[in-house]
Amino acid sequence: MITSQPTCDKVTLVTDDCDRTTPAFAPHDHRACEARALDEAAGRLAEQGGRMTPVRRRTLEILLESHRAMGAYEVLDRLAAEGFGHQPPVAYRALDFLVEHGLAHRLQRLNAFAACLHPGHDHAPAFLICRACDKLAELPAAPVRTALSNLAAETGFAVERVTIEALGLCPACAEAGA
Amino acid sequence: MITSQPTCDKVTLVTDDCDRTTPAFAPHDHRACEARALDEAAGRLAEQGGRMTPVRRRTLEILLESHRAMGAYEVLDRLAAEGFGHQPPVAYRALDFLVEHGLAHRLQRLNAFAACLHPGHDHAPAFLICRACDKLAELPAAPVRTALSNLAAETGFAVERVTIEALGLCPACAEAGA
DNA sequence: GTTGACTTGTTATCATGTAACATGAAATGG
DNA sequence: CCATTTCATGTTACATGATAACAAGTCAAC
Ligand SMILES: [Zn+2]
Ligand SMILES: [Zn+2]
Ligand SMILES: [Zn+2]
Ligand SMILES: [Zn+2]
Repeated sequence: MITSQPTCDKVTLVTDDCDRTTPAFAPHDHRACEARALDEAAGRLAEQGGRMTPVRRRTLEILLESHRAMGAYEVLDRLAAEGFGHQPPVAYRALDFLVEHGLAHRLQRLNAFAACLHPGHDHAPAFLICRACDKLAELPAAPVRTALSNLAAETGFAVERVTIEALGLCPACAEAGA
Repeated sequence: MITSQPTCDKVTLVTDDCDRTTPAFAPHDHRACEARALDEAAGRLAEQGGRMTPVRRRTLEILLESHRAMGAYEVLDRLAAEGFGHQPPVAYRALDFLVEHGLAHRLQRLNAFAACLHPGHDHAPAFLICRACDKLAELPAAPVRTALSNLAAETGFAVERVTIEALGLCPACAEAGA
């Protein structure tokens, strides 16, 4: 059980294809996206001492196939079809492991999971969820989080974890709808 | 089906017992809390044309008994014990109605519902959830929401609804724990 | 090579949420 | 006042999401 709290929201304006302003919504080289995430994930796990087993790797790969959140049972179906176990705990354990180690996120609003797109460092982003195409983007949420913590502090409440999930329209769908 | 979006986060520094800075966490005259919420709820419904039926009223009263979020089945048990229907849709319909009309909120993180404490005007607050005592407070979230919308706008994403839920320790529990 | 920690798989069960349909109350309109 | 229509309430049955508890296999360390 990993107990580290998400703390870092550094806005790393890296220069590779997938991590610019609108990673998920803009067209991009998604193969690179996947590859980099897997790579960073491996590094992250090495630091933390977690073991990247077949089920876990495959689960992460499945999540990485699209910029969408997937339900646990959807993941399970995929795993089962590929020869892994057929029972819910198989999926939930793999998913929980990925979340605990910062390689995936849980979307509270959707009861679903999504791969983290830059697991290289600990972070707790806000999520933008397109209600039309279901795509999902992470947004560095440090400013937002700080604003909330300050507000809460005025009431004496000590914020530990924050869930920020926004529903709306991605650029593509907004244009299509208009 | 009500389609109005939550738009107002006015910080009304009213002078009655229950609506100060820490309505839920601080000791207060909770009878007044309930009474005022029910009263405002009635007014709100009148404006919107909704009907406050027995199940709906009772559901709201049950939610108002405490500053906690309740699961739909917990509410259902109470309703059933009082002679209302025994099946899930009974609770879900009443709860959905209350949420759609701004008289209750849904807590995504908890899969649970809570009465709105000041349903007098349309609002979409942030929530502070104490992990020790389960109590819950609403926080005017306009600044936070604005910060997020601005961030999102940079990526071309049009935010429509935002879920902000913070987990942490309320003043009382923080003191007790220390 | 045996111990001990961890991983994977199972069965069974619980929790949460909806679809679809039948009945009943209430507003609407002649 | 009654007919029409709309909305509310109740039901059964099912879908989806999540976990507890146990058995067996894997792997590193000593
Ligand atoms: Zn990508
Ligand atoms: Zn979209
Ligand atoms: Zn109160
Ligand atoms: Zn508390």
